[in-house]
Amino acid sequence: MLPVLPSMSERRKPYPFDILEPKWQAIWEQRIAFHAPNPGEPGFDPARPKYYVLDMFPYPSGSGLHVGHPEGYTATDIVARYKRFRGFNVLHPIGWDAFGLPAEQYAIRTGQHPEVTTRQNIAHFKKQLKRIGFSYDWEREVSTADARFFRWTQWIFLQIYQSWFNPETKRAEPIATYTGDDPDSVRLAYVAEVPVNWCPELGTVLANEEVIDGKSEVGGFPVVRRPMRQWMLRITAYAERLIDELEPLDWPEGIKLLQRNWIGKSTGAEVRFAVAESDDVIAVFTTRPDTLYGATYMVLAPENPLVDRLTTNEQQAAVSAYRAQVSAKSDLERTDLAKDKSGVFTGAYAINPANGERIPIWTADYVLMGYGTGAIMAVPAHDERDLEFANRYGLEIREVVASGAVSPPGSARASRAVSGALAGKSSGGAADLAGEAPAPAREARALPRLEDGVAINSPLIDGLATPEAKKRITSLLEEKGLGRRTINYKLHDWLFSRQRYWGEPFPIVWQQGKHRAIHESELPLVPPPLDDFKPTGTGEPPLARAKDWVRYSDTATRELNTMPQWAGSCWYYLRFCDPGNEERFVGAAPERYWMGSGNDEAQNEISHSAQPGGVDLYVGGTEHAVLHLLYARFWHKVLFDLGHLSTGEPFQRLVNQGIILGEDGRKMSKRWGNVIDPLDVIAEYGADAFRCYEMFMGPLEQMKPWSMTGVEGVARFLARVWRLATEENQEGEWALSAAVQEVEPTRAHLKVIHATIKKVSEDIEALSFNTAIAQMMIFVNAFTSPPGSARASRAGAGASPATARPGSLPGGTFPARVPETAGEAPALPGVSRSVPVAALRTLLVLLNPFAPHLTSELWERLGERFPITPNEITGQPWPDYQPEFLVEDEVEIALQVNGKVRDRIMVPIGAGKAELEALARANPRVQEFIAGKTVRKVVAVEKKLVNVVAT
RNA sequence: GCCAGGGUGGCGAAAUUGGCAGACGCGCCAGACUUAGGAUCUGGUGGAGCAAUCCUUAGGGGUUCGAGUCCCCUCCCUGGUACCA
Repeated sequence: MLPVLPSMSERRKPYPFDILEPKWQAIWEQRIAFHAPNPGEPGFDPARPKYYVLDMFPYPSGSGLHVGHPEGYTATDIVARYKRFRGFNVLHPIGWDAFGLPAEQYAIRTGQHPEVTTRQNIAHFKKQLKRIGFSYDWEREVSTADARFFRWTQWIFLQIYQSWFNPETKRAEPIATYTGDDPDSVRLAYVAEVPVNWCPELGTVLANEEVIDGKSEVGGFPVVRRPMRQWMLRITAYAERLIDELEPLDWPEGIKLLQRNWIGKSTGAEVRFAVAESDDVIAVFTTRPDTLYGATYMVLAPENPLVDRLTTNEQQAAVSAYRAQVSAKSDLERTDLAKDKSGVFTGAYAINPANGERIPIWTADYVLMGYGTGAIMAVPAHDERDLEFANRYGLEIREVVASGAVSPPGSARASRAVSGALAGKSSGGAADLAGEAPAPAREARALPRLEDGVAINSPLIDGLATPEAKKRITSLLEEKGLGRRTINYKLHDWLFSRQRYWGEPFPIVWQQGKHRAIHESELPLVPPPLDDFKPTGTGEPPLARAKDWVRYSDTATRELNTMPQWAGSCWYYLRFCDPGNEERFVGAAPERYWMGSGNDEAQNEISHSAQPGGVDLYVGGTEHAVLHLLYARFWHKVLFDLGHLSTGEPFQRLVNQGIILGEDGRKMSKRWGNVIDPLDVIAEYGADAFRCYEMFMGPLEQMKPWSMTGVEGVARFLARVWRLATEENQEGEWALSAAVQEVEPTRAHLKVIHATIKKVSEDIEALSFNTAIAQMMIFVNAFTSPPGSARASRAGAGASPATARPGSLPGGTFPARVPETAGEAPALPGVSRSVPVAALRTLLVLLNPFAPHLTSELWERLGERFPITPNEITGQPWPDYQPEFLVEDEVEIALQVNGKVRDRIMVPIGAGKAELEALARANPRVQEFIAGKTVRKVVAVEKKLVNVVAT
């Protein structure tokens, strides 16, 4: 009879992770092991510094986590566990971004209430996360769709609604401090008519991400822009601070740049053009006021109301037709596809304030209503778009900037031949440049000229270099009241309302056409129950169906819009500090402790004053580089201005994890069938192997493909760790190995131990987890491979220390080392296969943040034979390395001839340059290569190499 | 088009201030132990060459005693963005 063999899958398990991982997860759960108490709560230790490490919380989708999600989570978990060893109070929470479109769309299809699907999805996500063994503080779990949470989202909206941005103080202030007569015009939350994506066929408004190439994602129906009454948040008021206060943050430079570009600050001037034969004035924004003389026509955006006023009777038909044509185009057609510029002459003329010339006013859709004033002065000689347009319609092109040397200051000034409004009584001895100008007009060069140069054909500023010309003309315009220096931003105010069901209802009611806030005591305002989530067809949000709910009083009705998904994620990191608080969105003391720059008790210590505060480490995907982070910073600043928070920025250090691709190198998606579920990987190799592989793949920030054989390799490493401490007995059970003994590590072992402590500590701080794991592999190789084996030698543990080397001569001559060939290295006396307990314990602590289950188990088993208090790995301090174990007596240096390595020799660590040079010159290999040549130079670098240059 | 980040063995990747390219792992080759091996252990493994030796960090140029690393140009990949005056 054959013995009963374990099944294939069981046999393949190199160590019993399937038993010990659930065991430890149960222990952690039962002990609530990773709960961080707040200041004042039992168990809180005020002596410890705080560390807040945060993941971007997930949207609990129906498909669950794939292996890409936990990459960042694993990184933060390692940091969290590491910081706990380092004596920090660690805040490491997780929650759910639970409002959102997919659940609503699912509800529309199935009638299943979003709350039900969301609850199920959360349960699945939670199961996945727990099985990976993350050390989240589950006591702090929050969900944005939970009334206990969104009550405060609504409350924060009210704070925003009830305040305004005081341009004097550059801060948000309660609306009561506003002394003007129309508070609604300055509120940070306001109502405006703005265009939305309206799909007539579906009878609904679509989010931008639901519109693909101008068609609805569902059904492919046309989508048009239609103005609707919307809630807006005045984020533009904070544009300047959002740029300035970005600077000191410890974020990737690329992300900061992305945010700056998104905000898109540009400095220029607003210039007012009078309309000929009319009282109307067209204001334009330009970053190149110095090219004012080159403005040969003007363009109004088709939506600009002035178009109606200015268009002459003769042009009426053409203009109307053009505007109709434009409005039928989607945004995409208008921008992406519109390579050919189009436009129509309005029939009207404006007066160029610089020279009094009449210039035609056109309307064209290459000018956007949403930026600047919705009108431009066109300078075709110095603007690509204007040039293209001018060429198409035969408009005048006049160069006003020339290349060439900048004239000495004051050598050229205003001309006399000026008739424009600006010229009036302006100063100006004229200087005739004709003689000395380098005749730029004759140069055959491509227009437009966009670079800075020298103003020409511009009497008031001729000869001035562009920056000076800008300043000069702007101040002249200012003097005459024809313009002023202005700053413009690409950033728009935030469209904050959605025509959706599954989001936070606004705490707002409407009465006689006016909005007002409901009282705080009426929060949370819970969405009404519905069983039909379909669009109403009229463009009214689904909440309109709940007639009773909508009716607030005899005279007032509720706001029907809901907030966007961003709302909850704008402040969830604050709620984590105090998730159960029923009095406030976050208690003052917990906020001060976790978000502040240090704990109250330690505030006087200098070491803490350097800490800027906020979330100490925030890890998430690049897809949130702009919007989420910008919106959250905005809310944070408002709350800070209103005195609710202790810091001005929420996230001190930000890191983006890269995307994990499928094994086929493509993005993981159902479509390719390459999605990998963490639970499947864990069933096969265990959670520790999963975690370690996620980190071993490569740098955190980088995009990289998944590889199952890679997981296997890491699993083998963990199995080696397991077998370093245990051996299988007769019964097939794993028992603590006899090799584990209370012995002193060898000197070579000490070197590996301390090198590993150093590298792992530094690498965790730098989030270079892949190299930290590599170093721990070296450690394990050094202890598992026989001394003298190649593996041990490479690890540095098998190689003989200097003192054991024969042939070392005192007195300053250092014989070259005989190159070691494989297997030749002598076994060191006293080295046995015994594993020193202390070394093993050190490894277990270093590895614990990466592989918490395995290391906890081994630590516990070690305690059975070698008792230690406390007998819990998490109670241990992080080891410190001792530099003295890292220094060597000898170091190998390379001998180069003309930059090519010709030999390597061992020299005493202190060998100076002269000694090195002498050794190099005396070296037979070197001599061989310099024979017959003249030595020109010898470069000696201590502890590195000698390079003999000979020709 | 513009902005950002990349390009190093068959693969994932290492590499202080410029100082021995390829650590660590995967894969592969050979061997040991085995009835067996997708287990474990040992050795080998960038390319060419019998060898000495030569070549090698996308490609080309430059600075330097010395360049994956610094400078210039070109090509390719990924992400973001799209007439922002």
